[in-house]
Amino acid sequence: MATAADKRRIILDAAVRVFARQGFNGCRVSDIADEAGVAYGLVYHYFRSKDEVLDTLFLERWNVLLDAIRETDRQEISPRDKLYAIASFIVDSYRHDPELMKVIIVEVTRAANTFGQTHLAKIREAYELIADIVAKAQEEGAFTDTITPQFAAMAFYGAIEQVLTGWIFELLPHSDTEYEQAKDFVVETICAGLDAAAPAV
Amino acid sequence: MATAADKRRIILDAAVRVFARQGFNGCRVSDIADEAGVAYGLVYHYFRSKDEVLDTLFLERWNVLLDAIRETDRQEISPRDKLYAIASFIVDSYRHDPELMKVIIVEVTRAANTFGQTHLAKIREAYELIADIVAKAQEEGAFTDTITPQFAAMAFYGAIEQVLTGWIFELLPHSDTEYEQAKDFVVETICAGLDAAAPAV
Amino acid sequence: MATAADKRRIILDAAVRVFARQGFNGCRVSDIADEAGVAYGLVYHYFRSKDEVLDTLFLERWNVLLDAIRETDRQEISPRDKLYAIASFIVDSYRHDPELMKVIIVEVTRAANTFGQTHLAKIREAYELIADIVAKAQEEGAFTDTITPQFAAMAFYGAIEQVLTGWIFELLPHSDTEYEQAKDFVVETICAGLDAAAPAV
Amino acid sequence: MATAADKRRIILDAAVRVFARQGFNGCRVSDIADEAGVAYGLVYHYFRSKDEVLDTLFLERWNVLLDAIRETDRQEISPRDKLYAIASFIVDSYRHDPELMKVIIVEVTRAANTFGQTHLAKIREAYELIADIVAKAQEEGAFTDTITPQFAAMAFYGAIEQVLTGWIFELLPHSDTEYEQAKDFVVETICAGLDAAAPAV
DNA sequence: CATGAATGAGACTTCATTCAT
DNA sequence: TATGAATGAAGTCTCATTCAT
Repeated sequence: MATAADKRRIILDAAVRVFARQGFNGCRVSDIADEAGVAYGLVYHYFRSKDEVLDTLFLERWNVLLDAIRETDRQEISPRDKLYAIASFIVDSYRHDPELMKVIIVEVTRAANTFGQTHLAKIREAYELIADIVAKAQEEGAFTDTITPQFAAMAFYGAIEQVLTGWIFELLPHSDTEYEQAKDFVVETICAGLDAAAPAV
Repeated sequence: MATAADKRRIILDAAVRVFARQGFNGCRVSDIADEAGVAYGLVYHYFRSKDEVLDTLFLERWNVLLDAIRETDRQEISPRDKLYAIASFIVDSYRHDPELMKVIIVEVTRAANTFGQTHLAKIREAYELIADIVAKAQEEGAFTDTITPQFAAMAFYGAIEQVLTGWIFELLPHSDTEYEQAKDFVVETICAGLDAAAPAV
Repeated sequence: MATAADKRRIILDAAVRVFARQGFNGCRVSDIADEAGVAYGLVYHYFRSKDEVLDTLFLERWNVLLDAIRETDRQEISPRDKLYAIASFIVDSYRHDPELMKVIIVEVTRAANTFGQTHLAKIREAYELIADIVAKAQEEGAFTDTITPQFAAMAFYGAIEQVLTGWIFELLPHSDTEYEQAKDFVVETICAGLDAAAPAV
Repeated sequence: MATAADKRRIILDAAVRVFARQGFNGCRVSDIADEAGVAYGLVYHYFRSKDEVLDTLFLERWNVLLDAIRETDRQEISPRDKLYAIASFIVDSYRHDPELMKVIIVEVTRAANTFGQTHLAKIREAYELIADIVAKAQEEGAFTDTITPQFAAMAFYGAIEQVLTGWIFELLPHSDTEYEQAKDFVVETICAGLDAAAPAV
């Protein structure tokens, strides 16, 4: 059996659960190993450091997100539908693996520490891809240009992330309906503020 | 004179700078003492632990925010103006003391660790106050009720916080104009999605 | 009022209670001050150090004991009565101020640390005074000399101290009757082993 | 080979020497590590805390003592011989490893602090086993019942421990002869006070 | 006399990482 | 590949003592 690759995966999956439960700073490497059911020396066989485990987790998932955004942008759909597709992807990511999303949001995306700093470029990439969509829509006249694309991207992403945070910390109820509504609302909201057709407020 | 109270304040202010610069986990208590220009032990004379320093910082400021929200809600202005006042207060808080806001957002509000958990109730209080404003507006027919007040509150607060995060991590440009635009845009956006007069999208 | 001397006494008395309750190593100087109802700087006004507080407590009481033994030895009574008088004095000391005796026994007499070492000479003095009584009795033929006086003194003192320890740690029941029996038994026991009249065992 | 177990033993043995020399409170964990010739952290690999090192040392030895007493009690010998066997065991324990006995007596058995309290039950067990022997002897008429068994046990054990303390602090001379005499004298003394055949004093 | 703010050395403990097996 | 013993730097917190008021 492909034990090698398996063990690596097992460790990564265990790390997600441990990071989600105890936080990156609140857990020990041995906690990860215990959760994975392996000796903790093995973690160092597959990863250079504790940091690298989180790095790996983040990059794995974030690259999927970036790909999804790029793929979305390539499609021939309205800007609004693009934003919907992105919101949808993020919400579904949470639905599919809430612990992983919690780790990425809480430990990387929103953190001021090493990781936040290290991955700032990667994170910024996502914002910029979203901003590009908005910018293009503005050029095409689909969105008003009362606001900068960068700004719109931040608000859009922030609204989604906060809703996820609400679910993570049990501040918002979650159900399949809630998930679907979340997608609609966030897009509707942001687009309402951007829609060229809407009356100036 | 009031040396006692002064030194405590000096330590708190130094802690803000250190936490903002190095992060809560990335600094030592001695860093705070050095920054404050006091002896190591004095920090422990005024605070039971490193945690308590952050706790104090957070609660001090968060209570001011809660008061501001409550005060705003008491005023005889439109729901939209209330939200604007809140957004305004938060943005101005950042403008006035960006380091403190960075610490509160990055180390407490968005953290999954002890602090986030400890202060969840306090944090939730803010969301609920905002949700109350939305709920009342919905009852009065000023806002549509296509979305729950809780949800709207999260998106509203999340959009603002993410914009602040953008400034904090230099992902967004900042200037007085940007600050004012931010207030307008966030409110406009969220309200556009809620406005009863707007056509359903 | 003789406040000066009073405060000093108040601190010493408070120290007894605190040392008895928490142990010398387990308490802080401020605990003593709190118990005494004074600021802890005042402890340093009357005593050079925390150690000196215990030193003072020990020497005060131990000198009384030494005097009592010397006084007893000067009296024209049988060796057995002398030992009884000593046992009696020690037991009554405990009865009168159990906390002080606890401190002296547990923190000084039986301790391997600084205090035990510092006061070893003083402590030894008591053993030697008792040994002298035994030695004289042996010379006079009242006691057998099957055992060295030093040895007898240790066993005698040890038996008493252990009984006190039994009371201190609630391993033995205490009542006025018990206290009186203790005196009798210890003396009886030791003397039975020393009595010249008794048959060699 | 069995390095694991060995290192643990090496640390324990080093701890005995360090505790005997400097006292439990007077030494640092690093002193133990240095004495053992191992790294600082290894102490914490085998023991949860400094306390646990002393706990382990005490329990190891005390359980041997308890077993020895129980084994002695099972034998078909006179009560006097039982007490002699116990005294003998304790004295020989000291002769065999004076430092360990010093630690157990000075840091645990006679301490009012955490350890004394923590192990009070274990310590009491020894007293009770001895008291049982006395009680049985009294029932059988071998000993007088002028005194409670508990009391006799305390005096007996106290006499031995004080003699050991005399050796520990160099207040009594030690030699093989002294050791043997000690056993005889203590038993003789206590039994003289208890012997049913002896004339009431 | 009296206070308690201020100092700072020092102790315990944690835990990421290395390495021999 | 796998283990977990071994390392030691680093950090938090305690508390005896000093000192200005």
